[in-house]
Amino acid sequence: MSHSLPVLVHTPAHSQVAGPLTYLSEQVLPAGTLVRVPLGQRELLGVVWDAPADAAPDHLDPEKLRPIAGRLDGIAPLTPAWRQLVSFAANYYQRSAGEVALAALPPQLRDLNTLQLARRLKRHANAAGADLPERSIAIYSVALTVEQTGAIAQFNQQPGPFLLFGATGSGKTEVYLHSVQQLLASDPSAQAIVMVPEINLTPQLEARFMARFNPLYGDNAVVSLHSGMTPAQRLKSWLAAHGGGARIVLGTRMAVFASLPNLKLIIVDEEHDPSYKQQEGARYSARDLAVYRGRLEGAKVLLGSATPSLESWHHSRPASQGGRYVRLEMPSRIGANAALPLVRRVDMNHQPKKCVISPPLLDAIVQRVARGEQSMVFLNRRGYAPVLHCADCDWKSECPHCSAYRVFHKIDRTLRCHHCGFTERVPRACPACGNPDIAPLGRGTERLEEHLAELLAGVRRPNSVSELWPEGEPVRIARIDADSTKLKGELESQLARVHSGEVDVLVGTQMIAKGHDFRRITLVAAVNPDNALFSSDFRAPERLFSLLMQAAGRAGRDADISGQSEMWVQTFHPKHPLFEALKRHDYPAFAAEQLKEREQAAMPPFSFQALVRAEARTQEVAQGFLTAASAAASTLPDAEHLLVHITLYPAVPMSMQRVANVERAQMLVESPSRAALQRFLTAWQAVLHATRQQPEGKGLMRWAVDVDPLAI
DNA sequence: AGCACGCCGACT
DNA sequence: GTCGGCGTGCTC
Repeated sequence: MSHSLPVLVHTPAHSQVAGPLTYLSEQVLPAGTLVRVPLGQRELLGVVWDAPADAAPDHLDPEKLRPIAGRLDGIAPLTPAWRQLVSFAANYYQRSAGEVALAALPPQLRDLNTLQLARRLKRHANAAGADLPERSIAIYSVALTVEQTGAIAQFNQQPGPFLLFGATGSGKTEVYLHSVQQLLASDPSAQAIVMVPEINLTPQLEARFMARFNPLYGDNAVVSLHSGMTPAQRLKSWLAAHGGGARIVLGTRMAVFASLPNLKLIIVDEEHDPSYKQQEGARYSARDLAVYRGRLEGAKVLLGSATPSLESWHHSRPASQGGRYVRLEMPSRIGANAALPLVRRVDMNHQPKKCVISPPLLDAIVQRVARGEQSMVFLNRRGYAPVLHCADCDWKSECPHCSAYRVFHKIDRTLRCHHCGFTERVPRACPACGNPDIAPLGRGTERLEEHLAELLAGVRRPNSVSELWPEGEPVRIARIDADSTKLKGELESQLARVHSGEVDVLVGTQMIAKGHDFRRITLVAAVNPDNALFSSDFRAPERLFSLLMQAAGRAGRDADISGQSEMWVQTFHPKHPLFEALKRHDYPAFAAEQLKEREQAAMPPFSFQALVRAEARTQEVAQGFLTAASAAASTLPDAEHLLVHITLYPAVPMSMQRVANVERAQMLVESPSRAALQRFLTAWQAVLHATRQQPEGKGLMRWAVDVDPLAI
């Protein structure tokens, strides 16, 4: 007799088949087993799921049930904890469990047929266990600072979760290494996850972890997991983690879903970074899931940052005030002469009109060049100019498909839309009135690079021995942004040029402010950071502060020159509290002020939000759908109770209203209670599905819920 | 999401 | 006469 099995397959929440599907099997397979199942014309990877607790009498015709096609032998079933994590994430972020579960598995498991997979597993089994080194018990004894020792002592005494609040250069990474090392030494099967926000940052962390742990635990002790790897590499890492052979999984946000049978520690580096929030599909926060998973599996969780998210900072207030995280503080930079850089504000109200690099800043850069030191200038806008403009008829380089301007890229003489990719040659004359005199408005990194080259044209580098330049070489300027690093390996090669001293002035977007250690940079300048001060996005100041602090941290990491390092900020609002706090490197003061504002305005972390987004050919349809779904919420059974702590705001166009000829609208849902918001969203999901079938849903292209959105 | 089926315009 | 556009509908 055949048994019926609940199986998750990759069916999106939008479809009607959201829950587990039922299949027949000759044997009873335990939950977590990987299987292949027929669905329509296809054969898909599936995960045997837990039978629903209420044992719902399924109203399915037993005749229509199909048998599973086979099971994936040689892969142990996924653990109850992993399944619980997937279920929680699916519920919390309003997606189907199948979508979350299958997205969390390596893509090759889906693609390979059973035979190919069997071969792969065999090869893997042969390779594993071959090269375990002599277990040298000798624990690396890196000299820790007093602050590091204190942080680790607290970490060892308490269950956590922990927020490691450590200045840039205070040695957070050594605390991570040490905590992992203790764990692996104390428990021969324990495993850890270490997450970083961006793929770019994995190689240097990987190098440090491998240097530390490969000699102790073999070459397979540390594996990586991120989307920059080939499918085969990802499968290999995943299998090593799932089998328990890999002790440390190092990766980006996807690593939070890695299957580790004996997970004991999760580290989230730069926990404030917005990259931890997935921006498509199931929009999960890997940082928040890490905290949940830690509690679920009894693993310690360590979040680290020099500028924590206000959410985490708030959670780490004293327990007496309701804090749930333990705050570990490491305020000092390590090194003989390791003062934090001096922050200098340039009041642009008192500088020549329209100047981009103010005279004092230029002077400071020239001085650095003269001393053979490096400077870094950043501007959060790539391209040559954000818009091209005709002074005669006021034509602007709008994108025909989006509500945005096309950016002028001088390098290849194109107008490019950064939202839909639409690219055209720059017109010779104004397309509207024929005026040949069309001019760039504003400034991006390309133009800044050009401008700096002009300003520094007369400056010569000293000590040149080149015969070509008897009076000294010209200043060498490099630019690093998404355009200059599009090709694989370009970022690495450009960074290498900076490190080896082949560059005097580095121009770039925030890409250069993140994480890369530049030993010889003694000046960092933000050319025009004011936009974020008055942004409609309430998180913009938080992001700006963190970006500037991180950028300042790039300066003077080399102990013997850090004495002179400076962070320059050009602003029309030098007295703004954000810059006052920056000057003092005073994140706590900045956070306190921001939290006060957030509390008064009842914004996160004092309230909880979700956003419903809708896309359609017209704004009316997109908004109409949201409005109808909002109105229909009151028809829910128990609506009175469900809606009691819920605010449903009106549907509005998104700030980027139109992208690639698709109109976008959104609606904010807010509640002072996370539980109330969850209850409402769960009940309301059916209404959203149903609204799509109503006349108001006609013409709607898609909709999605974003729980805990980062940008509104 | 795929992948079918199904009904209307420009090509070998 | 077909090839193929993407509009609706179904998958245990």
